[in-house]
Amino acid sequence: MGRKRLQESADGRPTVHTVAARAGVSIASASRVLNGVGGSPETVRKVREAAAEVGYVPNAIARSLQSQRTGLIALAVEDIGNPVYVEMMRAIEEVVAASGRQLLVHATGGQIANETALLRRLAHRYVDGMIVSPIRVTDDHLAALVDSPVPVVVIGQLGADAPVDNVRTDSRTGVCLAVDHLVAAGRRRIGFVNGPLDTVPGAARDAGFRAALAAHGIEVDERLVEVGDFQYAAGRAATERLLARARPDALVCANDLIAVGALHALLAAGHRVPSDVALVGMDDTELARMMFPQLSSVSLGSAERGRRAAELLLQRIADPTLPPRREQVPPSLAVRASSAAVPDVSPLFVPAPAAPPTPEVTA
Amino acid sequence: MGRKRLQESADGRPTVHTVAARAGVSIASASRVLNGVGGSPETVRKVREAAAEVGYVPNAIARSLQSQRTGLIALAVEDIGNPVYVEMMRAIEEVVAASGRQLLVHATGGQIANETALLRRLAHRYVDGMIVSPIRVTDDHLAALVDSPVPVVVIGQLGADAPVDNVRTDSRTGVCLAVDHLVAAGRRRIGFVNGPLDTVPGAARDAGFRAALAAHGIEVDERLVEVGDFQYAAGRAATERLLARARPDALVCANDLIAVGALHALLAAGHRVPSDVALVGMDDTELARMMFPQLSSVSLGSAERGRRAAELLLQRIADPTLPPRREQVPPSLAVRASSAAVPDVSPLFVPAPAAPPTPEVTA
DNA sequence: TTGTACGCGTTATCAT
DNA sequence: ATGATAACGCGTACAA
Repeated sequence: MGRKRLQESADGRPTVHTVAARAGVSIASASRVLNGVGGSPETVRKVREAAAEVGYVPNAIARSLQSQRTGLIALAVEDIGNPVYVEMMRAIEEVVAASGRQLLVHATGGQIANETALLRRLAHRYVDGMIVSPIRVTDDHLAALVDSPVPVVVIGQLGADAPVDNVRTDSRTGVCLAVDHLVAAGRRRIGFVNGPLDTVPGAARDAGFRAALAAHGIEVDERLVEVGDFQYAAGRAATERLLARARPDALVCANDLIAVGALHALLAAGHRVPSDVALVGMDDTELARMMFPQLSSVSLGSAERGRRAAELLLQRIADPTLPPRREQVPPSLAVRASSAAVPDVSPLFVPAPAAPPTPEVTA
Repeated sequence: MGRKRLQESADGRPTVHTVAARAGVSIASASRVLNGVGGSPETVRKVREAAAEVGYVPNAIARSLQSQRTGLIALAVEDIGNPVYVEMMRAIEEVVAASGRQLLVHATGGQIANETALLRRLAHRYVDGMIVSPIRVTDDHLAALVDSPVPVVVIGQLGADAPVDNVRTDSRTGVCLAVDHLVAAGRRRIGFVNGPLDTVPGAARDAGFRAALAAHGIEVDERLVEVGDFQYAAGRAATERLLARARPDALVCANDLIAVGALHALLAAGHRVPSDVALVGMDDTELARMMFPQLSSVSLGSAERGRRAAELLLQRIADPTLPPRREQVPPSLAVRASSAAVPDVSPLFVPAPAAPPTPEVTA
C-alpha cells in the first residue's frame, strides 16, 4: 500500500522530498535549486539550508535513470600488474576526466575465463561507454563487442571487417625495429622470448620476428625461440630454458615484463648485458627505465593509443551514428644501455664510484 | 503528452514492455520470466523467444533503483602504478567476486588534489560500498569518510577514535624489523630513504627508523636520512643526493619503488649490493623479486589487508548496524640477496654460468 | 518563479 | 499463473 512519499527514502536517507518538505517548497523547486537552475533567492536559501541540515546526497542511480547517462567510463584490461596498462590508463584518465566523467577500471586479473560475461554485465548501462584491450579475441568476444548496448572502443588488433571503433599499433613492425637495431649492432644469434602464440599480439610478434630475420637473410634457429606468458616469472623461466640449450648474443622480448625476467635470468646465469647478450623489450614502460642496465624497448605508443581510444569513445558517445573508425599508432624504438651499440663496457662491471650517468633518466 | 510506453525505450532499445508486447503477455509476466521466477512453460517460451528476437538487455540502472543495490564495489587508490596496490586489488577482487559482485578501481593517479570530492561523488550510490587507501588524511577526508552514504572501509592508519571500519598494519614496527636485521648483519651506517613526512606512512616510518636505531644505541646521522616521494624516480634521486654526501653500508627504503630507485642509484655509482651496501625495501611486492639482486623487503601484508578489508565491507553491507571495527595485520621481513647476511660474494659479480638459484623464485 | 504530474525501466504487491 | 499498478528517486514539461 506504499507509504506516503513525503518522507525519507527506503533506507532512511533523505531524498528531494525530505528537503522539499523541510524547506516548505515543492520537490520541483527543491530539485531546481539543487541543480542550480532557477529559484528565487529566498527559495534557494531555504532549500540549501534544509539540504545541509538533513545531509542530503543525491541518488546518482535515480538521476541516471532519468538522464540516461551515468558519467562513468569503464576500462577493462586483463592484467593490471602489467605497467603498459598503467600508462594506457593514465592517458585515458586524463581525457575522460577532462570531459567531466570518471574512469573505472575493471581488472579481470587474468582470472576470469569468461571475459565476455563481464563485458555484457558491465555494459548493461552502468557505464556510458567502455574501452577494452583484449589479447584474445574469440567470435563470442567479437559478437559481444559488436552488439554492445553501450559504445565500445577496442585497443588492439581486430578483424578488418569488425564494425567497432578500434585503435591499433603494428607490433609486427615493432619487432622488426628491434631486430634491425640488433643486426646493425653486429648481433647475429638473435633470440626471441614471446608470449602465447594463440594471442593476437603473440602471433603478430612471432610473425614479425621471422619476417625481420628473413629480411636480413638470417635463418631462424628454433632453439633461439621460446614461448612463455606475458609475465615476469614466465619470461624468466622461458629465458632459462632457452639459455640451457643455446647461446644467443641478443634477445628480443615480446614485452617489458618478459624482458625483465630475461635480464634476471641472464645475470643469474653470469651473462653480461649488453656485452655478452644484448636485450630489447617491448612496450617501453617505466619498468624498462627502472632496470639496471636500463632496457632498450620498442614503444607501441601505449599512452597515445589510450588517449586516442578515449577520444574516439567520447566522440561516439556524443554521436552514436558515427561510422566505425580505425586508427593506427606507429611503433618506435628507444635504445638504452641494455643494447648499447658499443658494448665494450658492461655497466654492471663499472667499479668506479663515478660511473657515467645512465642515459634517459633525469633525477 | 508522453508517448505510449508500450514500445521501445528512449534511446530506441527494447525494454520489458517491448518484450511483453511481442510475447503477448503483461510486463509483469515478462519480468518474472526474465528473472527466472514463475511462469508457465508456454509463457516462459514466448517471453524467452521474444527477448532473444529483439535482443533485450536489462537496464541495470533501473534495476538498481528498484533493488537499492548495484552489485558494485569500488576501490580508490592514489597510485595504480605502485605494485603494492596491485596485490591489494587482486586480493580484494577475489573476495568481491566470490560474493557475486564486481570490483571497480578508481585511480586518482595522484593527479586529483581533491580526493574528497571523488569520494563523495563515487559514493552517491553508484556502488554498494567502497574501500579507500589514502596516504594523507585531512579533516575533510575524515568527515567525508564518516558520513559516507555507502559503507566504507579504510586501509591505513586512522585516528583511533574515527568511527570507520579500518584495517591497518604497523609500518613503524616494520621499519624496526629491517633495522634489526641489518644491525644483526653487522651494518652500522644505516641510511633511510623515506617518502613525504606529511603522509601517514611517511611519518610512521620515520618514527620507526629513529626508534629502531635508538633501541640499538645508534645515533641518527641526519646525512643518512633522505626524503623524496613514494616513487621510483624520486627514490633514485633521493638516494643520489644521499650518496653524494655520505657513505652508508645499508639502506632502508620506505617502499619497494624507492628501493628499486636506490638500487639503480647504487649500482650506477659503482657500489656493490649487498657487499658494499645492503638494501631493504618495504611492501614486499613482486617488484622486489624482479630485481637483480632480489630485494629484501618488509611485508606489510598488503594482500591480507586487502582481503580483510573486503570481508569487513561485505559484512557491513550485510548488516549496516555493526559497530566500527579495527583489524591489524602484523609486518614481517623477507630476507633476500640484497641484504644477505654473508655478503662475501655479490651476486652481481658471479661469473660462472651455473650460479646458485636466487631464493624465493620458482620458475 | 512555483507547483503538479509524468516518465525513466524495473521489480514487487496484490488482486484476479 | 497472470495482469494491473504502485513504487524506486529524480528531472522537467507544462500550467498556473
